Amino acid sequence: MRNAVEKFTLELNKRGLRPSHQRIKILEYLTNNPCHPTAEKILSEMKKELPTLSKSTVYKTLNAFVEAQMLREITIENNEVRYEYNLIDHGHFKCEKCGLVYDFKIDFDILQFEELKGFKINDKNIYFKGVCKNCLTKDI
Amino acid sequence: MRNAVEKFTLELNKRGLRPSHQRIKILEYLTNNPCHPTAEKILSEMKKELPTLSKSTVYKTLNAFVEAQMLREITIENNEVRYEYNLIDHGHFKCEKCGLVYDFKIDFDILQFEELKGFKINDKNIYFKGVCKNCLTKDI
DNA sequence: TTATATATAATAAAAATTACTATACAAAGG
DNA sequence: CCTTTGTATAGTAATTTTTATTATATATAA
Repeated sequence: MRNAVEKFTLELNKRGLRPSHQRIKILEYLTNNPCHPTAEKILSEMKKELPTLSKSTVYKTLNAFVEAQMLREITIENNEVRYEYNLIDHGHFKCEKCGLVYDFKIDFDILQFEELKGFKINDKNIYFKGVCKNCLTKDI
Repeated sequence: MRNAVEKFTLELNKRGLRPSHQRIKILEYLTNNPCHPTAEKILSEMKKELPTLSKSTVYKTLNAFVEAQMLREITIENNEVRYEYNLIDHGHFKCEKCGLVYDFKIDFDILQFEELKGFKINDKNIYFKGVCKNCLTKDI
């Protein structure tokens, strides 16, 4: 575990962010919980271990991480922003029944568009909605 | 113009929605303004012509239209949901400088994923972010 | 034309996010 | 190692976006 703390400390330093206890813990949480949690979820779960952790810290930290390109922000629904530590390009599928968000592999380089020639693309997102296999079989 | 009212009346009836004056006007606005407006924008713009139009009507109507699959909801940023009347599959590009949202053609049928086999897909979305050609040339 | 159900307007409430400020902590220099 | 300086945190208040509530108005069908 010492290893993880050192790894996150190094990464934060590299990005010009101070390796505070809270920041390291939030990175640790996101690594251990690749379930695309919302800020609210992160806060309520982490309060169990870090009772003094505050809402403002979570929001500010997540925003700082996104800006430093350490995290990806996922906006599928307007009423919840989700976060993930996985920076490798992939798509998302959100099940409308159980609410789970699934990852799926996708090669974004294949997607080239005439109409966007001359545009500078910084961020590519793809997400589907529907019902997952699990919920479909449960229905029968 | 009479023609448009009749067209929207028919469409609303077909979907089981009463063709009220407000609903027809909102459809008319979205047809004439394919700029992906937010609820707030629709409300403030339409108040010029329909001063008594209320926030609740706009939100309720837009939600009803999305549910009836007459409109598409675009969530690129968490703090603004945008709406468009164009139901033909396409992608979106949002310029981080000027804020404009551009459409681009895309054949979603090409996008098939092994990992989503057995999943029921109801909705496919793709959006990019970056800087548009217009803003890039202005910068020089 | 009247009865019935749904839609609207106006306001209040809710949920998510951001701003503010005093205190606490991390990094650098003596 | 201690002090200084700047940044981060916690707690709270404020903001923004969206939804709920309710009385009135409107559309449809008998």
